[in-house]
Amino acid sequence: MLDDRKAAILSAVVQEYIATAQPVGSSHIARAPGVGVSSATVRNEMAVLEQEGFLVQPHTSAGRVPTDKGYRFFVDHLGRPGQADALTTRQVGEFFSAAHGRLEEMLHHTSDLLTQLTRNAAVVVGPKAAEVPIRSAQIIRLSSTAATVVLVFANGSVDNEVIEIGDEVSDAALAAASVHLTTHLADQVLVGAGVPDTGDASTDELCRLALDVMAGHGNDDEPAYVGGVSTMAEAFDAVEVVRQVLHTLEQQFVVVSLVRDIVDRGMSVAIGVEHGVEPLSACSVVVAPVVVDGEHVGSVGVLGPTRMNYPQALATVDIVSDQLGRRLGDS
Amino acid sequence: MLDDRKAAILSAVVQEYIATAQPVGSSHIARAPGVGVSSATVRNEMAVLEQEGFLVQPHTSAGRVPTDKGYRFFVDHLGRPGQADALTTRQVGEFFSAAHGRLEEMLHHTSDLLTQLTRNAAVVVGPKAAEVPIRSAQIIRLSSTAATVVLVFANGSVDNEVIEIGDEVSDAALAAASVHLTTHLADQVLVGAGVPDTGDASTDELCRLALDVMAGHGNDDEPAYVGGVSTMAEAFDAVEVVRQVLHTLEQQFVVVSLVRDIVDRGMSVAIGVEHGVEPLSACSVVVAPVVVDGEHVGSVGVLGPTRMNYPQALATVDIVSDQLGRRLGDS
DNA sequence: CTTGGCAGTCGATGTTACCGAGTGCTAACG
DNA sequence: CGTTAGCACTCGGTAACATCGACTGCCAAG
Repeated sequence: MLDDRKAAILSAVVQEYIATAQPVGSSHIARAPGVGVSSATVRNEMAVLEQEGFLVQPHTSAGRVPTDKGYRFFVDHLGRPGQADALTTRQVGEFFSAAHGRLEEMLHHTSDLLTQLTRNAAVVVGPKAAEVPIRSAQIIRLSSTAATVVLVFANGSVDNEVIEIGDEVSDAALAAASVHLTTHLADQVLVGAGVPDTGDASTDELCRLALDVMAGHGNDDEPAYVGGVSTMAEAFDAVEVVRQVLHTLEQQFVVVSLVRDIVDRGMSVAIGVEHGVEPLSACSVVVAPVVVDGEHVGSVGVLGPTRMNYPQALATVDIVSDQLGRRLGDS
Repeated sequence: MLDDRKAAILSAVVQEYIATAQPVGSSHIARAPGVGVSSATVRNEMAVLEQEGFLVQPHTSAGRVPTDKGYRFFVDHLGRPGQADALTTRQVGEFFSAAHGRLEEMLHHTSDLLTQLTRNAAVVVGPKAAEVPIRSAQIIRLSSTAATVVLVFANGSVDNEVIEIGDEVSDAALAAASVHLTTHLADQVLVGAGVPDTGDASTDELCRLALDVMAGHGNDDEPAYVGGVSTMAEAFDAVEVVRQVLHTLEQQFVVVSLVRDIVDRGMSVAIGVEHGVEPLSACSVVVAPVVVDGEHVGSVGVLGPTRMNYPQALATVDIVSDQLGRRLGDS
């Protein structure tokens, strides 16, 4: 699609622009290693690259800036993902060997780690509760007319939901329902789960209610952590863009479905408008699935300006998702 | 401290500045109702108010802007909290009569409500788990060497923590420990709680471990929700300030201890530097405790630029905390 | 095909002039 | 004696204008 020289020039433009955030001119590129030609030649090539949509000039007599298409070519053909550098590898290793405690906390801290390593916003999406095997189900009385259903999942996460109960429901019925639910749900996943009738109306009613409410609520609910937004905001200078991006990122579900969508499409990078969320069109997203035993149990990603350091982001996201998968696997 | 006319002028300056965000000049004030004097007189008075530290001029030949001290006088003596307007009252009422489900979700939505009503960032701090009576304690096996301790509290919140167990621990011991813990912890609070020995070494060991880990982790952990940060950010125009504020607000614990500190000091408004968090010195915080049966179980607050609408914020925070308290009380 | 050279473009930066909102001061006024 | 009209003065903000420099596109020579 592009001959070697054009590719080298595009690569140099992308890297220079990522580093400086300034439109880059032909003479800078001519000086770059790997491009052994004069600035005039570079100018000619850049004119072609512009015509083909890889570069744009913000205005006549300014340097060139990569377009989304330019970044796309760069990540597909030029910026080999490579290994994360030694420091990153070490930091990630240390982090996960020290990680402990609740799943939610670990995911939360993972997002902080990603932010710190990439200076971008980070997203960590955990396993959908509804798809993890259940270890225990209890119905606990809160007051005469309210109780809470508590599900414990095999990965250590816990979900609960409050239900209303008639005030004639006895403690014995609650206990019976808890036992019955735990017995029949153990090692099942929530989706499509059901329990047989016991014959006792009160108990069966409780079980039905508990299942209904958990199914309804846990349905598209996956634990997600978005962090480092302010860190990333520093990369933008247009105030209006910052506001738009911030506002969008505050709506967690937008980010979560954005990440899921990209992972589902089998992509690892979505650049600018590619992800289809209009207010984030100045942003790119780099994601990686978290895999345990061949199962896709979550995703990690970073979100930053389109002029982000893709090779580094890809490498970092990869190593973090890999290590997170291992960590989740051996617990 | 200030005669009536000075107070009226200060009040007018504060209100005008809150409305326009522009330095306000003597002629605007002279035109304001309640100040029946000429601009020259207003100028003389404003010069005095400036000397006494209630106003400043950004530069010679500009209008005046209130200082923190000016705002303080305003909220203490001039801006009577008043009632929330009818629309707000209605919205809050509707919100809480529709509210249902888990405590965490309700608190989260409450922070969204506050943001929407005040156009500022909102903070909602829930009850410290460690101080709510326990309804149930269970130890559930996750794998051969890991289990999770799940505490259910009377207000419907749930907390859990993962523990390591020796792989010789039997299911029976887990069940025994669960029963023992629930029996002895029911209606107790976590702080300083203990359970008697059973005589069975394995069970006692589990109970001790569970109590230790929950006490250690739940200690200064209170559920908090910070929302509407991007909405508030629109009130600032200095980019640098926005970044600083955003970065600070991302560290939840800073906000939580800030709010707690203000509530503990018995204050309801902290203006600018009063709250002592230097990066937020361009911000004021308006808080109200949430009280159930005379017990202080949480706090709500809004955080915005020092030139925020204090009367409205106070009224809104008051009505929301009141309604939230009622809602928490009757469940 | 490449390259040095050159005219031309246009944003960024700096200068100057001007306008107007706002002040402090003073003198007149009731 | 407090209040007010009037006035000279200040100074930030805006517009008009010149300058600078980093680029480009193009052309002619290598």
